[in-house]
Amino acid sequence: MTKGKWVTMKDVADLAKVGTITVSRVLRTPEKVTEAKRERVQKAIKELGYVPDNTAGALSSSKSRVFGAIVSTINDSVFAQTLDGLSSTLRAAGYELLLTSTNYDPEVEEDALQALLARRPDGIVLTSTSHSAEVAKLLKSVSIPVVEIWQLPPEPLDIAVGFSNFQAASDMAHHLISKGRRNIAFLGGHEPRNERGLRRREGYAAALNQAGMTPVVWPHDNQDLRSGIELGAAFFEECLKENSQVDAVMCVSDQVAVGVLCEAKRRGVEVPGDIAVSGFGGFEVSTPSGFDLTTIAIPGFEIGVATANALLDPETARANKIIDVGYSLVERGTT
Amino acid sequence: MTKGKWVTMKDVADLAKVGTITVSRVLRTPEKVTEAKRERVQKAIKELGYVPDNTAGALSSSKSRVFGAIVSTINDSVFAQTLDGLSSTLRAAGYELLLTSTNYDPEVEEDALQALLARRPDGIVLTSTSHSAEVAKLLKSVSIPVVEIWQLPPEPLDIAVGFSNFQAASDMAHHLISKGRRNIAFLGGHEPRNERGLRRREGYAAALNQAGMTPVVWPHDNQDLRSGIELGAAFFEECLKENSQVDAVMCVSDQVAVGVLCEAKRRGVEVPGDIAVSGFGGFEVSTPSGFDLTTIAIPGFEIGVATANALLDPETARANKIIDVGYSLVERGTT
DNA sequence: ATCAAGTCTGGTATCGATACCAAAAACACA
DNA sequence: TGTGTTTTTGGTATCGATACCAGACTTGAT
Repeated sequence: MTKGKWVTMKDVADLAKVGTITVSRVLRTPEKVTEAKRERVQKAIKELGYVPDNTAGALSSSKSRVFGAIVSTINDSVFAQTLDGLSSTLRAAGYELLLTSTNYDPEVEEDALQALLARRPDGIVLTSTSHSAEVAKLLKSVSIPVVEIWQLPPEPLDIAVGFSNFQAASDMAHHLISKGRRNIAFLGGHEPRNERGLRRREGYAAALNQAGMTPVVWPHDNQDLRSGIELGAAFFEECLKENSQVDAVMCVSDQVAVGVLCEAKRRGVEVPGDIAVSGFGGFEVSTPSGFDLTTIAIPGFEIGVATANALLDPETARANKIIDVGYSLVERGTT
Repeated sequence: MTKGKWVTMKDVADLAKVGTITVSRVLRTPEKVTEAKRERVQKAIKELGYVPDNTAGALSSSKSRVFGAIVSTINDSVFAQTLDGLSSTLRAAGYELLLTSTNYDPEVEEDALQALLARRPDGIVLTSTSHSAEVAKLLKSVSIPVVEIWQLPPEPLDIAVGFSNFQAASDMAHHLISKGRRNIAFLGGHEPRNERGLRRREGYAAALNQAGMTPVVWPHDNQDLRSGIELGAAFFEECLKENSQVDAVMCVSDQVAVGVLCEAKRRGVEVPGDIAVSGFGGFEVSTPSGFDLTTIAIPGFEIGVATANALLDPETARANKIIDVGYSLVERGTT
């Protein structure tokens, strides 16, 4: 194996004294080749250090064995578990994952999709469910499975794997009400491009309205750039000033809840005595060894696995169209 | 554009009444085509919704315009920023990123590398620097840039982008000593496959030895599976029992430090009064709005950008071989 | 020994782009 | 107008695999 030159299937075939197609079969469908030849070929592969060229294979078989994923962000633990489940399941099946992040920018989404389609993937995963006209047109013109994840759109483009952010938030609101809280605020979910946050906020508002309470959401301003821990810390400074009677705060994420809890400690505010706090996500930080935070636990890894299975067997997945992996409300020390 | 059938370059060429090569040139080197034809071609591309097939292009030009990355884990904020910087810089230059995680398993690393090489990437990024013989052989036989990141190996395979984990940990130890701490323990860095943690532990031990102090590292057991917040919480229960005089704890990561701080609050231990705590990473949780944690801040995003630039222009990068992005010790409230 | 049915094997065309080279067109200048 | 140079263009071969089909080889039953 000389540096800079790839060994080809022909080289292997020549060394093993077989046709190239036999080498191909040893790799893809070994059971169709006699044991003697198979071993000869495998020996030659090892000897030459042959690594097949899947690009070429993709071209002739029109199966790339690659899936594409477009996620809103990787700089966040939200999707990390899902990507883990997705990529490990796919790799076990001999597939690869091409990953792109959009940072919640719809224009980037279109570019990224174009670039992805240029690789002729066997399927696509998206974390957003509202698409520009151009994106929707591209996706519809394509005959590969498209899986939208982490949400359950009313009308999936093809297949959806996720859970109801609306319902989960509504459940949490009811939990807080059942704990005797009467002035429940919602923190976060103000970023207009983050649909999951918006749905959670809506679920909260619906639950409060149903119970005859008045929703208090903060920040009001869609342009407010703060998020995560910083937002949680700002809660006391700004939101609580406007709404001094608030006795519970539902956070759009565990991150935000951590910000609230840190600031509460700093100010000597008792949790859950003075104020109850809930998160969303079920990440490590919410565990009893961490903040002991009441939260909605999302099976992120399972979403990834289920998505991989949907991509690998789209026919079965299309029978349901919507795969609901559910969530669970974990009651801990902060409520 | 009919569902299920891809438009080819030939289709575009026919519609625009030019040769296929002209279409190719409009896409890759538009300045070499007359304006009139260029516009005709671009109109045809739009009309047909043509998406070029990069797989085919890769085959004939032997340039895949894809880079491969093998990371230890994505289920961790450690690499998320780096991946963000990497993938956004690469995408801006028209390249894609093929991502695989190994979960610190060396066998997976070999498989993943094989799978990656099968896509004939234009370069490879690795987060580990100790490789199995098989992996090293494969990497050496390949004539594409190989970038090892987040560490500075003494003998990089090709190019390295990172910082000295050893030096950073040593600096932190000296900081704690300068604050008057005399019994400094190190928490974490016991996982044998996580080299970054090992180097930090070594840097700590070297600094303490130099100052004539006795290093105390915990857990002792390489097989201890706990990590992150859970490990921080266990510190009080187990490590402090054995070493009751400890007055500072250096944590291998911000995550672990959070575990320590949570448990300290729970037990009424004063920080930094009774015990000083430091982290490593500089993630959001360490900010003043969060835990106000003294930590080593790593420019994760910049590592990604520098890595992308090294991949795109390996010749320049090879002039240095080692690109040190540095780190900074951020002193905050916990020490 | 012979034949039918099934199993293996390999030659050749093909996937969709780009490289290379030669032809055509455009241009410059005497 | 003619000649030499540069720019633009397209035809054909090629990249490295797989699909398809036809031929060779087994196998088992008669």
